[in-house]
Amino acid sequence: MNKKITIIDVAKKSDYSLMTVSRAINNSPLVKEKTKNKILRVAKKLGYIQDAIGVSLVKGKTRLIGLVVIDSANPFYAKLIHGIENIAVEKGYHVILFNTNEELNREVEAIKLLIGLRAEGILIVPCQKSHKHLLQLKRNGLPFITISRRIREFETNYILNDNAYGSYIATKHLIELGHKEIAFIGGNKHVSTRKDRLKGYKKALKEQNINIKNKLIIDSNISYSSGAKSFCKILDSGNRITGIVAYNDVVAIGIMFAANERGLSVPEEISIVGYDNIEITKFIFPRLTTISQPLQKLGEIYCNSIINLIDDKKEIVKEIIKPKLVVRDTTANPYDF
Amino acid sequence: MNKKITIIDVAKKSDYSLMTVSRAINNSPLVKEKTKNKILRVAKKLGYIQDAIGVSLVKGKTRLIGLVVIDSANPFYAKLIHGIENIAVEKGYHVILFNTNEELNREVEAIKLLIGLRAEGILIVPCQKSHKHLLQLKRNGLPFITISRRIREFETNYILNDNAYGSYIATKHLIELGHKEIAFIGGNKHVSTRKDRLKGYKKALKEQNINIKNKLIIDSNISYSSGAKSFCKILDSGNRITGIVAYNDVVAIGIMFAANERGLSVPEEISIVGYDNIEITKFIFPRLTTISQPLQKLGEIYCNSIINLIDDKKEIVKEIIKPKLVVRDTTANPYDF
DNA sequence: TTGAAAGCGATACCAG
DNA sequence: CTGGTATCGCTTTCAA
Repeated sequence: MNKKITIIDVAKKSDYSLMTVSRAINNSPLVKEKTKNKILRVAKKLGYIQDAIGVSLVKGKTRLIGLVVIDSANPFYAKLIHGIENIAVEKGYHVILFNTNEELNREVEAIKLLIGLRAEGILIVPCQKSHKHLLQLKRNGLPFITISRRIREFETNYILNDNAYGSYIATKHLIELGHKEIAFIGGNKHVSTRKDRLKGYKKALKEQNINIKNKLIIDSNISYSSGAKSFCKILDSGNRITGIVAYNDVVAIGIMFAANERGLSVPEEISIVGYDNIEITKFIFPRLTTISQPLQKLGEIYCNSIINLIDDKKEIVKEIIKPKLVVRDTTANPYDF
Repeated sequence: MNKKITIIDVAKKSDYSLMTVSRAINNSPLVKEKTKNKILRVAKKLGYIQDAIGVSLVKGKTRLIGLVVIDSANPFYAKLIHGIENIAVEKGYHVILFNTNEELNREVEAIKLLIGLRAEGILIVPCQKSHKHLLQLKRNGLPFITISRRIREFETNYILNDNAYGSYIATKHLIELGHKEIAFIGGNKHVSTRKDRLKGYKKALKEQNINIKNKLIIDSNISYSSGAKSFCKILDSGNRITGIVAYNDVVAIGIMFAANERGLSVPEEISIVGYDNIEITKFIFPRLTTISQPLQKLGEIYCNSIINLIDDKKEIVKEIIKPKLVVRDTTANPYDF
């Protein structure tokens, strides 16, 4: 490895003090234009690259943003991450990525590491099994925003779509098509997003005087295969359903697969509504009816918001985005309509 | 923001020198057990968290790994990233993520930033439009491994699957089913992965004395919609094909969608083979026949390898993994067989 | 087994 | 406009 070129090397080579070099590199107006150019030329020739660690130490700023998600490979989060990274780079920040697999100890560990790294802000999908560590963050004044979930126990910054509303219109859509036996499948019980979506589902049923049957409400992990499994569970328990509000698109696709395996055709025999409008939903057959969130844009909003919080700690972020129904090919009138 | 707790605060509070505290925190055997415990207790009570910036500055080590990909939302890379992050955390490294969108200047910028951040190693999907910046990395002795692509212009570390072979068995599979008019769709022309896959495709055709028609070879970006578009292009140019070797699964799924839109049924009227075996391929209808790479594991191999390189710069990584054919439901005998 | 001093690379602050 | 000095938080090195 070549010896590291520091500001001192540039100073020596250019016959200026290291302070003048520092100013030149930071484009300070306090340096004569000519001097600046001379120094910059030397710096370039030597291949000088500013050391971010040195800068961070003295400035106390790292331009690091922590991104803590449960599963970066999940298409929903993957798209969000893409949007977040995009804005981060644009604004001169860097993204450090952590996966928690929905495990509390990994989440706690990630946050500890991020504090140690002096991340300036954190975007996090909390597992919601405990929130002590987040309360701690709050006390420390390290800005964070929860992604697509909401902590109820104390005030935090969050940005999410109106999950109750989204699920409500999804359910209502099925009811209007004539469905009465509608299941709600997927999601982790203790996660706010699921609670909210379940609320919307129940509200829609109640409004139409349709009984809420707990047997038709199933929780699951978020994966294609979990969706498939949960659907089979309902089927095998002998419950007769014609419509499904899936927790999200990934679960919905799993359900579609299982339905197909079991010889049930979608939407003729069973209608399915997803949630999120991930890209693949437009390209599968049949195309999935779903509730749409603007994922890439949402990611950008997240990143812009955390940067705003970093720049001005006083502002509080509480943003709720209205999702909308996208009707495609997985919903139709029930068979015996 | 509470004042930052440093090693000095712990030293004062515990009545030891900051050196002893440092040793205690790093679990040095040079500290008496009792002293260590006392100090650790104080540290915990004060909420001390080791500052990674300070450590990095003096040690010259950051435990940062740069991860530079063209599109982290692409399911192939998303899965790889997940595997990489998993190992990184396990080994005490942190992952900084950059997307390049296949743009050279973003790639160059990302590398510059990573050098500035003193990343210890880089995993990169190079856009391959130029490689000067990578040559520079090599000269600097900053270890890097190219992901799923190979630089031909100079020696680098790489890990990839045997693309030519994978594409060869994909094509051969179609030929054995009786196909003769086989297209190759997707991928960027200047990317090594595509060159290799195209080579395999051509080799299989030649072996069976099937003419290679350049009209049936189409390049494209890597996205569902690009796959769809490219397929339509072939169709609209009046070329009659019965089989398709897709550059990868994402492109293949796009093609399936377009085929469906055009009223062509898969596999009855057209057979399709993908590449990568991303998770969704098992859950769509019809399930995609594809060439399988162990994605999560591959990610873990990448991360382990870069860490090995970081620990011992002398080792060179050149690993080629044999992919295998997974026959599912998108390939069958051609219609007029 | 413990401690003091130097230094990692850069900037803030104060002088000139 | 330019330069000197202290300092960020920690470890290395040397000394006790």
